Amino acid sequence: MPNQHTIAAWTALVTANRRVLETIERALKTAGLPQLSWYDALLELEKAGPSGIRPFALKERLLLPQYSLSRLLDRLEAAQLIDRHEAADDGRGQIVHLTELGLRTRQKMWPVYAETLLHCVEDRLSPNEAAELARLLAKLADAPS
Amino acid sequence: MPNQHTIAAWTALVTANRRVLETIERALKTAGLPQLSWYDALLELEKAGPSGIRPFALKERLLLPQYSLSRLLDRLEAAQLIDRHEAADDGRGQIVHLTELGLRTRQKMWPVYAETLLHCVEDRLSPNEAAELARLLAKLADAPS
DNA sequence: CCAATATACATGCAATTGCATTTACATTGG
DNA sequence: CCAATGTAAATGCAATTGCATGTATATTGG
Repeated sequence: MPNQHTIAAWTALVTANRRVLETIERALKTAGLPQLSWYDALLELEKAGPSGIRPFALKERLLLPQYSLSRLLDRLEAAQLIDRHEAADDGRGQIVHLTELGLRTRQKMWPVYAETLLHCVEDRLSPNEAAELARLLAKLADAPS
Repeated sequence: MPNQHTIAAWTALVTANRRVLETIERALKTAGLPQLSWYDALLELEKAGPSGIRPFALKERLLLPQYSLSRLLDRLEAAQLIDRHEAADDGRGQIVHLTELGLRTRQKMWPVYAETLLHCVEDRLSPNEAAELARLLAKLADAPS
């Protein structure tokens, strides 16, 4: 049976996550921008640089189920934010690249996202508290053993 | 622009939340039990006691959108875990009660849920760390201003 | 070489979610 | 009293998610 602190921590984790996420999604929608999941994908694509990235690798970075990424890429491609080509060295796979429009879209999303983080996180925690929070949460984020 | 600690905290929050949630949902599904959202609702219904609770109040406790709760209650009712009656004093509303089966279902879910929390949270944090985590997260959980 | 197995990705279908709107009753100000 | 407004809850419809499975290529053990 978990002790009371464990339960309090987990409850607070769920609540905080919902509250912040909700606020971010609402801000993005209000600004006429895509969902946060698009941002995450676009950012990873940008980090991957001009060589692009394979979906199976992207899936690891984004912690998404395979089918979920497959469909996210469908939507990003339909919106012309990414390109998909066959992988030269693996007939099963493909390589995904960010388009110019994809880059610009992420850049337009960032100020809205950032503003919400300031409001919902930075204004509420000192730098030390934020660092401590990150440290504690990292302990929970490792792959389940 | 958020500082690096803010970003680290937010990223870790999202990741930790996903990892733990995923583990809980998988454990429940493997045990042939309903989703975590059902647990939360059943628990609140249990807390409400024999007088039951109005959906609009339940929605505040569960932090769910109105339509989302309405449909969750549809499913719980179809599974005979709750009863819904018209509210005696408000013709627009209803009162929701837990059934015997609803109570037993929550009781069957708890060991599975608890075991996952032990594994994913309690084993990874000292009691002091858990308490500190809860304290920090609570600062993020207040209604957005 | 090749059968067995593993990996990469897609997809049909059912369940769930989100959004906007609707229905019904309640409350309030004139 | 009653029109206007507010609140409780449901619902049509489109989008998203989850699950199971399918298709295609790659790898590996004998």
